[in-house]
Amino acid sequence: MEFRQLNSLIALAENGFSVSRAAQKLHLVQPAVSQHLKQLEQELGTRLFRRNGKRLTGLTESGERVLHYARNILTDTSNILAVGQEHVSEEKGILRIGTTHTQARYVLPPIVRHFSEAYPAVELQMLEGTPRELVDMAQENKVDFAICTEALGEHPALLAIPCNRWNRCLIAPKAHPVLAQKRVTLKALCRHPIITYVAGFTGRDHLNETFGKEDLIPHVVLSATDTDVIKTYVREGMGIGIIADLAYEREKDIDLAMRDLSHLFPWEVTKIGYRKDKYLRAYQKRFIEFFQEISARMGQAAV
Amino acid sequence: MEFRQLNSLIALAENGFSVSRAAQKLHLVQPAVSQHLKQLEQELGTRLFRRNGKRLTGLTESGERVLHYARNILTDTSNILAVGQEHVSEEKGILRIGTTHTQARYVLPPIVRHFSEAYPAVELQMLEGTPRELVDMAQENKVDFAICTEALGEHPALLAIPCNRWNRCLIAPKAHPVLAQKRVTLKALCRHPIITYVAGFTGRDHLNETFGKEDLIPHVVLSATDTDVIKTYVREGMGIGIIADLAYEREKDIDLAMRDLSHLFPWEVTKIGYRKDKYLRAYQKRFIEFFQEISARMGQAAV
DNA sequence: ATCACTTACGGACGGCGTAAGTATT
DNA sequence: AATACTTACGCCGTCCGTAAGTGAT
Repeated sequence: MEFRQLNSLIALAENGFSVSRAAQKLHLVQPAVSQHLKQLEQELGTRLFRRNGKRLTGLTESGERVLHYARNILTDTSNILAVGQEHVSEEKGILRIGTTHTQARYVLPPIVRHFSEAYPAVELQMLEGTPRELVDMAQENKVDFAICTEALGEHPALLAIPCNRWNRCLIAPKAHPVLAQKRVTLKALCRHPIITYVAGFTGRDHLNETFGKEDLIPHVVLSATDTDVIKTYVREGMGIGIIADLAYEREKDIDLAMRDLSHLFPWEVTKIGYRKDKYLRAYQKRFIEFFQEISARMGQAAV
Repeated sequence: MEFRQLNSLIALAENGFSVSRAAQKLHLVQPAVSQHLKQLEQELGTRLFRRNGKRLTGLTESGERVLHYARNILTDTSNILAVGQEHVSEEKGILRIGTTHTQARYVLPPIVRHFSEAYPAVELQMLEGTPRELVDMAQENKVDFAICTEALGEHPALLAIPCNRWNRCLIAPKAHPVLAQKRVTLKALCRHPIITYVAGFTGRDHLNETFGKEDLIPHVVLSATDTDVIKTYVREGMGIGIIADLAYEREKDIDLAMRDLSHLFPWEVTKIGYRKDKYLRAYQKRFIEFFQEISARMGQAAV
């Protein structure tokens, strides 16, 4: 058994079982990858792939198991390489962060700024995705950290470090009727068209549940993955916005009125997720600490 | 990075950092192994080894880390191979058990007999060692299971499945004065020369603690790793024996009187230990079940 | 007919073994 | 002097790329 065979297996699984595409990703020609897969099957004496004629369409149960261990092996090899990198220079390397728009736009900027000042030789790579995608990326070691509120902590191979607590707030054009009451209620929210996040993002599912428990049906006229879009349409007068409190910018959003909604909805926790068996380089550990410290300070400032 | 490089690293660490001996174990010539180690260091750009001139004497901190991940990788490769073996034939393979003399001699025989009948095509390999050694063997994947009472459950990389509960009993030649009282006390035991297990074996350490708590000092005239030796010297009249109850054989030991001591000492638990990340083949899972079922039945029979 | 994978073949790289060299005990 | 590791060298295996072949859509 050789690393290249396992790499080909993994690349295959991550590219819809197209041998050609896997080969492309691996910077190899397609027959080479075919050979790896064949060798692996021969050596194990087992069918690993579901086949449709010559095309590979998926994995057998054995194949799934092997893939699992292959991923472990891949993780450990990159752990070994990371040990090497760490010794070459503790303060040099790459940090790959996968996160959602809201985190990238409103939470991470001060953290990233501090981190970059502390570790100027670390190259930061930010990737955006849905929480579900981010979890997969962490699991497949495509990113070092997945930072989001949803979907983390479900995956048994990932560790989820809680870092940041937030809730929702209401935004509306000034003088909007919903602002008449000091303390907004769920019922009051339902009387107006609502603009908020799409399902699977930024606590939308908990938001639905909260209304559901009271047998209320919010009238969501528009949903977006992205707070900026929500704000834009709130400004257009299309409806009232329910957004993460950390996405309200006191200075820039002076044209929008804000009301806290933390008495209505459950608190959400943003977590940093990474593989349990991951070797953390010194600057990676520091990044997590930065995140916790800075977001704790920002939380206080908000209160 | 290649598997052979990691294998050489592991072999080196397991052979007192002698490159020649590692090469021998790997069925390679010594320069080949030297080259692997050199390549690994070069590729990682780090000193992995402590050196004394040309001789290697140990690992640096980086080296230790790398060794750790290399072992993980090795385990996962054997997991992958096991998946293959499983599909070739579910009922064929090897089962490597590391255990202590007492378990091998008094507990395992009926379990092994049943297992062999159920899986005649599985080759059983039994290795003996001290609990400490057995734990290392499980950790290094030299055995599939370590079966013992001590030292298991301490190691973070091992899973310890409790299988069997036992306590001690007293054995003595018939008509020995210690037998006068029906219910033996710790004090009474101290009035006679005692023969029991050596430290680190078969609950000897808990036995010491129990006496210690009462500020009693047992007069141990002879200690052995092995119940048969203890019985032999008890028969010789050298003293009274304190042995595991499961090692008393009602039929064969009719010349020895037996008294239960479970009111004096804590219960001990025999466990099966294996690496947490180990892939268990079907017959390996069955072996654990056999162990639990059969020893539960034997426990009842004893009561 | 096109696309995707398999089979066939040759060149180049590299691993391992042999043998000679150097440091350690 | 003997042991243990390093360096040097050559053969052989094999890995990958090119190119032709085969089966699906």
